[in-house]
Amino acid sequence: MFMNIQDVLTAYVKEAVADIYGATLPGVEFQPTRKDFEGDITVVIFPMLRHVKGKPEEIGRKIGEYLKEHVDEVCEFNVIKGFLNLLIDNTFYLKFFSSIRDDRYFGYRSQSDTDAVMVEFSSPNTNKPLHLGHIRNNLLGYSVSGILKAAGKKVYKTQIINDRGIHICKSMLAWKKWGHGETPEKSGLKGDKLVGNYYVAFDKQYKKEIAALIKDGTAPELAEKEAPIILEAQEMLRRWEAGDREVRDLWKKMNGWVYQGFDTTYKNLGVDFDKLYYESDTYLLGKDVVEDGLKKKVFYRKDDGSVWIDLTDEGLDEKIVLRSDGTAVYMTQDIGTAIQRVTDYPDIGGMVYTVGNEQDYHFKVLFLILKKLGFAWAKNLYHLSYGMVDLPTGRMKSREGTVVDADDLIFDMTQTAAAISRELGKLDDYSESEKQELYRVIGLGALKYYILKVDPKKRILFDPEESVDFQGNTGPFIQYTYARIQSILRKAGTENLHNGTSDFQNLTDLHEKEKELLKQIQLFPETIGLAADNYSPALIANYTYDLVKEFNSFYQQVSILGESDAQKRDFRIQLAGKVGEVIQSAFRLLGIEVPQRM
RNA sequence: GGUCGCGUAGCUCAGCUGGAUAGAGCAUCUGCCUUCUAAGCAGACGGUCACAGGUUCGAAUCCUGUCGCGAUCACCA
Repeated sequence: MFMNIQDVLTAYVKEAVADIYGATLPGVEFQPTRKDFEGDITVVIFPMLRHVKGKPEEIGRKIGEYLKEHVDEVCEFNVIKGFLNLLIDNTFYLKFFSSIRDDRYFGYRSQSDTDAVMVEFSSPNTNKPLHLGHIRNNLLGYSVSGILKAAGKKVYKTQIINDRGIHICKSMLAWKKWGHGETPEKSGLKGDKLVGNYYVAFDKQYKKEIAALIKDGTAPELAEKEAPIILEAQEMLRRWEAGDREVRDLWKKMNGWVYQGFDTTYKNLGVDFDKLYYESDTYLLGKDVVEDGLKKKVFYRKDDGSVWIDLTDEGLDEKIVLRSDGTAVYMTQDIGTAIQRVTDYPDIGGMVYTVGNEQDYHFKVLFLILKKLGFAWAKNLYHLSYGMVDLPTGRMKSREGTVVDADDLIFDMTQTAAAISRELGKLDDYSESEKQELYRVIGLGALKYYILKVDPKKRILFDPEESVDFQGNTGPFIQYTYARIQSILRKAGTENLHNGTSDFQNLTDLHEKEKELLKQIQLFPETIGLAADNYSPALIANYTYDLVKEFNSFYQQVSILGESDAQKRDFRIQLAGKVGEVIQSAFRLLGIEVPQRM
């Protein structure tokens, strides 16, 4: 198995310090050598000053001399201020390359954890279609699932569908009133769109009624509560809860339409789930846990019968967990659902909730409660909180019709990809269906990369113009590099490659660009680890971009297929192939496909 | 008002556990297609890392305060 250069050097640096100064170091700090200086890896001397007395320059020089003498991999060194720059022998990088050459899953850790983690994302309401905000949610959750898997975890992808409540009753009521039996089949509309239309229709009527009431002298707050149509919707919700046959049938029918629509969107987006939870099954959960918590004195009951938890010691407020009439609130459900999941999947040791940052407070409280209730897995809960997606015109508001619909967006991106590709005209021999498939891969790649490359917790400014840019730090640019690599591999043919005998040990004169590439490849495993620790696909995205830039620079400056030395040529082809594999691996973690040509 | 998050080039963003002269892309400008795909490469221009203190050999990064933007503070979900 390949050993990281840092691990190798750490031991030797410690040894050197012990030998020269008789001191023990707790650790050694490394960083890649800056491009302006000679060297490959740098040992930072400053932190040692606590354990070793002397001038940093002198300590650096002494350690450098020791390393040069005792360590094969270190062939030269220089010291600038407190930085010991080490030049690593080419054979080390070549050895590294032969060790990973045949490993198609280089960088991925095999499943080592016995604890599984459940990742929740998407979790839409069933009253309207998915929009841009859901897209960010889905991409983040799906990608983080992949990253955790690559980091060695067992992962269950899940979502809880908010299929009941006043919102769906609004759509149902509007459909009943004005639908005339419209169905997706009759109208040709996607099911979620159709239901969404009735939600909008409801809201329109609702607003009209509020306005009329206010005009007649009703106070605005009261008008919102007393508009006839909202009362009717609430009555419908009561009937739903009572199990009324007619309401339940309509509910099933309309939710069915929505699910069909969602399935299409999920499929287009390339996400999937291992397990679905429905709020209609779980909304009553959690009440017995509250009773249990009362006994444990985690909760307390007020005079009116409502149940609360006091979190003022933790700097939070008091929070209600059960209404005075004994019904569950949002928090109650979430407590119950979490426990239900661990019951369903006993190997779960933690959970990740992909939910927007407007619910930061809610999850802080939820996790605290679960901890106080004494669940072992409660310490491994993570709220994957992400910022809103804003448009240049401001915030998306469904009421004002400024939402960007998920299906429309995917369609637009595909169209743009098609337009740009046609203009470049490199695919004349492709069939129409092959072209369509390619446009889809590119358009979706652009969209996904644009969203995933930014730090989850930051808000995104979604500029439709910029998101379709295919130059610079974008998905299509990286896909393009991948496609060029595939072209090289095709032209090289496969017969002479991968004979497995060559370890390239006598290629001592590594080109600077080859070395830089190998260094960048080397970083892939730790990048995955970092991304998993931080739940951040952005780290993977930006790593991949750096790798691609490094490759392009290499590609432009050295000849690959035109190289006359057969072994060198073979090496470069295989190096390019490896870069392609790493790009593919990295993009798989982002849920982005990669094209053979473009 | 309390709490949480964010503030880096004209714009969009990187910057890992504090390390050397803060990096990319877009935009503007200059070169490079008769060789492996120019959706590319090489370069120029562009910065008081919001502001003020503090911690230390060393701060965009850690701490405190101020300002700006956003979210959140329901017997809603």
